[in-house]
Amino acid sequence: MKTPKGDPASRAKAPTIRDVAHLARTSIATVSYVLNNKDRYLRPELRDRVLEAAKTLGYVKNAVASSLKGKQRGIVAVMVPQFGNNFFTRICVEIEAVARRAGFVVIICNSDENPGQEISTLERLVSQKIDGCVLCPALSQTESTRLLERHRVPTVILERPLGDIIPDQDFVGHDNYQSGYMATRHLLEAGHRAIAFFGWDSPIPNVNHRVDGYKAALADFGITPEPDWVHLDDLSLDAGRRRAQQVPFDRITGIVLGHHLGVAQGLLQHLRERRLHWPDDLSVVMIGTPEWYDLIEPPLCCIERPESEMGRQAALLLLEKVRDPQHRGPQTILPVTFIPGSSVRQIPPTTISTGS
Amino acid sequence: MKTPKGDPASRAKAPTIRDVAHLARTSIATVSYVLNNKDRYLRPELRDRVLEAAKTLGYVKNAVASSLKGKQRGIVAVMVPQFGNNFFTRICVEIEAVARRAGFVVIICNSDENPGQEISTLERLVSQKIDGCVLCPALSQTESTRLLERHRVPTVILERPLGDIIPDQDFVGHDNYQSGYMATRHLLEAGHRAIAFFGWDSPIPNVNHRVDGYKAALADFGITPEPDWVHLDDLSLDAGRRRAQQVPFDRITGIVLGHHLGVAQGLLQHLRERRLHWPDDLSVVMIGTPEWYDLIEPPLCCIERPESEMGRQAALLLLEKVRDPQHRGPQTILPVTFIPGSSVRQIPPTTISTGS
DNA sequence: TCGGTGTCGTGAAACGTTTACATATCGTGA
DNA sequence: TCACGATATGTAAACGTTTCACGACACCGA
Repeated sequence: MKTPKGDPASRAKAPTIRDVAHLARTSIATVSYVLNNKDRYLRPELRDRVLEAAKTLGYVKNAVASSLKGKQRGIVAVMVPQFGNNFFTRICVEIEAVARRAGFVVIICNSDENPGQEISTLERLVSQKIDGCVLCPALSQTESTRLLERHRVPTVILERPLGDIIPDQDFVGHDNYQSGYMATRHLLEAGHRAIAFFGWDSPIPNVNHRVDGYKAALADFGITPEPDWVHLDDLSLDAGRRRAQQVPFDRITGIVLGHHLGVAQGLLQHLRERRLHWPDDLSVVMIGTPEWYDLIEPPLCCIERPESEMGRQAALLLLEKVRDPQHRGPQTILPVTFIPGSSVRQIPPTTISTGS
Repeated sequence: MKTPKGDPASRAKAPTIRDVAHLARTSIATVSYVLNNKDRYLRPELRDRVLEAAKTLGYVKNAVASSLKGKQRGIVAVMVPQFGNNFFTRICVEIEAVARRAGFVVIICNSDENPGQEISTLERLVSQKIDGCVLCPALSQTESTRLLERHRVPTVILERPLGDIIPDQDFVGHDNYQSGYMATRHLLEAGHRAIAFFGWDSPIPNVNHRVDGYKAALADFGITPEPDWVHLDDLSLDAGRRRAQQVPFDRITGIVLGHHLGVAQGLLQHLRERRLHWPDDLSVVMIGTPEWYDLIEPPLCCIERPESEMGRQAALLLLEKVRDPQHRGPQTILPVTFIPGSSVRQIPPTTISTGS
């Protein structure tokens, strides 16, 4: 006898609106009206019969077919350049939560900082007819936004502004300048005068803004950074260690870690290997709050970025744009917070040597 | 003059296959054949014309319409119970990578350990006609799998097996028993005899397997754990601290941290507050490898779970099932690895006191 | 009795694809 | 000259929804 595979019942196709209509002895139009509960004259008895039929069949609406008819899709996407990075993960978690509450599911994509990958993935998303997209562009290229714009996908740019190129971008980010400034300022106020900066050598402007903040803070104290104070390199552990070896720890007393990934861990490893301790041998302020910032001993002074709030605002703005494509939000730049730790040594004013 | 908003060109709808056909002066059938490059007799000149037209229009296929016709969707989903948890994030990152290479985008959903939320989200996914789903069920309930099964969504169960209830589940997980055993064994071999276990008080079996491993290791050394050695509580920092206060540190010399979240951080905080140090005052082995395990000083001995490999295998198995729904994989249970640290004190054999 | 005005329900045309099927024009060997 | 395979393209029917447009009643006042 042997049916091809599995029992007949389990082989039946998923029930459609047609099946429901048939079981409820009515038309598919009626079923559709009931299921979308439009206000329409409808005998309660029929309504119940339809609902009943849908339930017994385990009917689930085919959103694919609905969206063909121009209905909302129920999907938004997020494109991040480093899915593994805590910072982005936290943002994604929040976006997912907000979107879920609004009835959407979230496609999360990773461009790996690779523009080509970003474009091809965005093409897939466009093809999937997503309702909207939160985009954190890899390496600040703008081809992606043009693609999204051309296909009228409501978009919110996250974290990496596209500058003047795209005029009216809806943007949610945080204040990179402030983070650089605040970190440096804290060291300066503790009495430090020779302060290095470790950062990512990348074309995205955010890093430069942090450096700008760093320099501005120094300028406030009448200090011009030496050329070998600013170290920009790959965002990797090795680069961090390599650079750490180049820092003149005899002159430098403080350091601003521009990122919590790679460079930071590299420096910390280097210090440990050379048996240098913070804050005694070197004072440290880090931009970013990885899980471990207050687990290591002594805990690090950090600049906390408002990841959750960024995710929340980006999601809310996107949902607003999905509802009304004409909607324009303000360019949101959220402030950062200083998290005190024990990684900065207080230098008594008297001991400050001016020059040699 | 003022057009309603935006210039007319930018208001045009996204180009469809019909537009391409028109521009190429041919039928939509031909365009479809070209774009899917089916083998069909086709004059190269026409083919080029179609491709050309598609390009000039910036045509992107509407996957929604395709999938209505029974084509593959190009979307798979992952449902995790704790999106914020590193462990799951790492798995997701890998699933995303594998799926992307195969041409899929990934919807990531978070059930927050809430079965109701899980079901309702899965219903959305079913409605979206996803091609497949990697599911890590909240609290081991099986209603979810039945839903997916009923709608014939190829599914791979991740990390939390559903036991005998679902007979032929395709499963990818890691060896929880081994992790408990290995951690405990390491302490025992270092000479410890009074070893506590901190774990999550939850209905999912994985935790119990770890406890089983813990007990089995103790039994190997002829030890029966005291009732107050095993602490199961919420997976929260507070619970960790609360429980830590109850541990008789005068008798206990080693502790197995069953999770890297919450309990672990709670305990470490507690130790720090009481100025207790590992490994001198207490030896610690932790199951899980958060970013910080080797950044804190001294670094912790850990049991590493194969997160990436789990993600990879789950994704590959799922893709296989998407290709061939009849496909059945083996129940994969991946081994864990011990990562040596400096958080376990070696107790000289002579100092072992038997009884008081 | 007639038209009007609510009520309640259905038919059928989209949406953008895929693909079975039909059609048309060749060249070629019988 | 005819039949036939090979080559090349078009027609139209789905897929599962939504929703417009159209009945068909029932009740009402005139």
